[in-house]
Amino acid sequence: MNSPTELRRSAVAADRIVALAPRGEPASVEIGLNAAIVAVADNEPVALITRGEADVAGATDGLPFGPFSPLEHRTFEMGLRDWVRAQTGVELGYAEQLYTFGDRGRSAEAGDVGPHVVSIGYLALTEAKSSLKLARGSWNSWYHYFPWEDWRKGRPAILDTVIEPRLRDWASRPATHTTSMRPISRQERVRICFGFDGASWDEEKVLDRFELLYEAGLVDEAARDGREAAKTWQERPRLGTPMRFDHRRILATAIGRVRAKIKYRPVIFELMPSEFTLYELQRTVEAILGPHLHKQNFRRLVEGAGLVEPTGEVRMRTGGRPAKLFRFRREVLLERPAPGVRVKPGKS
Amino acid sequence: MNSPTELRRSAVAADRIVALAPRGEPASVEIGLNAAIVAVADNEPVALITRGEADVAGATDGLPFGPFSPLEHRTFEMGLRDWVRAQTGVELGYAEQLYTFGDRGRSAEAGDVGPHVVSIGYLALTEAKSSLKLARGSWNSWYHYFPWEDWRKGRPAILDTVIEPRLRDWASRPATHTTSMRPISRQERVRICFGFDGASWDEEKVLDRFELLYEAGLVDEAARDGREAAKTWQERPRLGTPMRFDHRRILATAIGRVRAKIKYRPVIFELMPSEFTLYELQRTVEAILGPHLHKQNFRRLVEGAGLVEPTGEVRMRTGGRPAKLFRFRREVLLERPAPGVRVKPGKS
DNA sequence: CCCTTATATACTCAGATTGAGTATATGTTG
DNA sequence: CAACATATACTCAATCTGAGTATATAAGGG
Repeated sequence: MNSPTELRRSAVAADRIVALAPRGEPASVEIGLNAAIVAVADNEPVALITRGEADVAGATDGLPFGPFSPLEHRTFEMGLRDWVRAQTGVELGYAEQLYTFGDRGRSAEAGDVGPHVVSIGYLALTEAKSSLKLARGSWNSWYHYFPWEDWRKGRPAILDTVIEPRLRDWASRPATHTTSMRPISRQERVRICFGFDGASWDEEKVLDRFELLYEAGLVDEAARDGREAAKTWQERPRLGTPMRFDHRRILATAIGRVRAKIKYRPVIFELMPSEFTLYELQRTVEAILGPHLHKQNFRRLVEGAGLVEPTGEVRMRTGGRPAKLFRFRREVLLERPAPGVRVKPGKS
Repeated sequence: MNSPTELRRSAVAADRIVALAPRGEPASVEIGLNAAIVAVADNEPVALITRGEADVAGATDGLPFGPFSPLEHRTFEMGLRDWVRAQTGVELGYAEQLYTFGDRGRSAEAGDVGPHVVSIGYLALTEAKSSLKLARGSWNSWYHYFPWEDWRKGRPAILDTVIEPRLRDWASRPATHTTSMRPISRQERVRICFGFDGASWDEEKVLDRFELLYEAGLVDEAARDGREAAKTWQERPRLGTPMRFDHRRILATAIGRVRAKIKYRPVIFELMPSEFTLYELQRTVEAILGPHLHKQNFRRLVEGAGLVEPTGEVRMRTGGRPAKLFRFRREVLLERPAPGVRVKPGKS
């Protein structure tokens, strides 16, 4: 889950750093909290997106964010909940910290002026209430920003038509600054991340894939940040909708985390209404993970793990036999160490 | 992996926060980087500990840490590597971000004066070279700080003699500030975290256990921070060696992360020399996880997963038949999506 | 040198889990 | 009421897993 940041030796002498520590002159730093608020609406995974003024590259979309003030809030999470409520009217349920981003040069305008902003990314899950009126912002499909992650209708065409040729081109060029030692070649990274040459597609590697596209200069954010690789392309296709600052990176982290987490923690139920049919549950899992699951085995798994219990009611008008309604069995948390929807891709 | 922080409604009006955002007056904040540097020496899991002046509660031990200055370093990780090298002489290999801690009232002296420090915790893994001379600091067993986590000789006695009765006492008392809604009772939290009443022990819940002991006022840090619960105890046993600031919390996070990670990523090899016998590998895994593993099945697992390959050499003088030497097969990363030592506790 | 001991390594086997399919139940719709 | 669509139950073989037994090969003491 760690960001594959590049390693570059700093030119600063080690002594200098010791001299600064631990109470040296602190540079001006601001803490920003960023929330990737995820829901599933009509089998579409969505994130809460705010629209602001366009950045230098024309990106208008962003994640809800606000400053963290230690004077106002005792913890990050309390701060986050407060201003998400204030900004969007959404009351957060489940929230967990994702990653703290602080790279210079990312997310900032070219000049890199003003205080340095450190972004603490949070993932929040909430039930999609279509009735919810958002003060500001809208629910957008996350595949809008990551079209290559949408495998619900099979392998996305954009992988073969655009991404693979470009990445192979990039991988064949020598790395610019040959960092101390890169244990794995560009070729191999591309193969592993995107599942080329028969390698398997790992739906959790969302961040790795985005970082690779960024490094290769193939996403708008890379051009905005003035990355060298971006300048090598004569014309560049638009790979998904760009976002302001490094918000697309945070959203990528969030998607990867959700995809991993539902397999070993029952967080999927944060996205569901209190009562649901097993097929609705399956569709929600599929919206998150992508590929289709084997329906009968999914039932066996979910019921066998004791994750749900029938309410006794049924849902009519499903287009066929009525479906029993279920609810989440909270007691499962007290029984099993790590219950989750341990699914693997399968057939219909 | 998210910190079970308490939720408390802030008295601050939401409007106020909006007024502050996004370019309000930033409070003075410093970023501190903390490294939990882990190794295994002689089958003992150790962390690199620095010894400084005692804090108000008398704690002297801490993790290596230093400030992050965005002017000096482009990324957190680069900063971390630089000053770890400068402070301790250790060259970090594998490093990943753990969690960012920012609670007010934790880690600080009672007065809570001075700039607010946000700690970004990192986990680093390194091979234990006993020859390594440390500039400052020493390798200490991590069970020194978490004796209840040491299950290598069976269930630690301290759980039954000290922890269980105290926690049951605490759990039977009503929660002080009945926060909005706590979905799970103290009783149940204690049961789940510590595996009382037949619940299973989950070796990954290191942080949850420490947080619970902190909340119950049973660790020195809680008394130091002036937690209410700590005042209810007439005399308090010392549960593990305390650390300065919130470093024990960060170390707990690190231990939990390592224990989880070796199961799905081949990070165990970061802790091994380049050549090793399968039993040495097993002992290292056991040092991290605790319980004994079934030797024959461990071999089957590790070899079957293609994690290692024989070097052709053998190690003599093992006390019996010579053991083949193996090395890590790096290519496994290119073959399988998530290779790790997928072990579960077993017999001998 | 040979027997004992200790460890390493190979092989076996039953039970649980998993992937995938077939069969049956019970609605809706024309 | 037939055709259809979805829900749910059941089957089966392949694989994985936990746990054990058997064999190989060194060191060490007489």
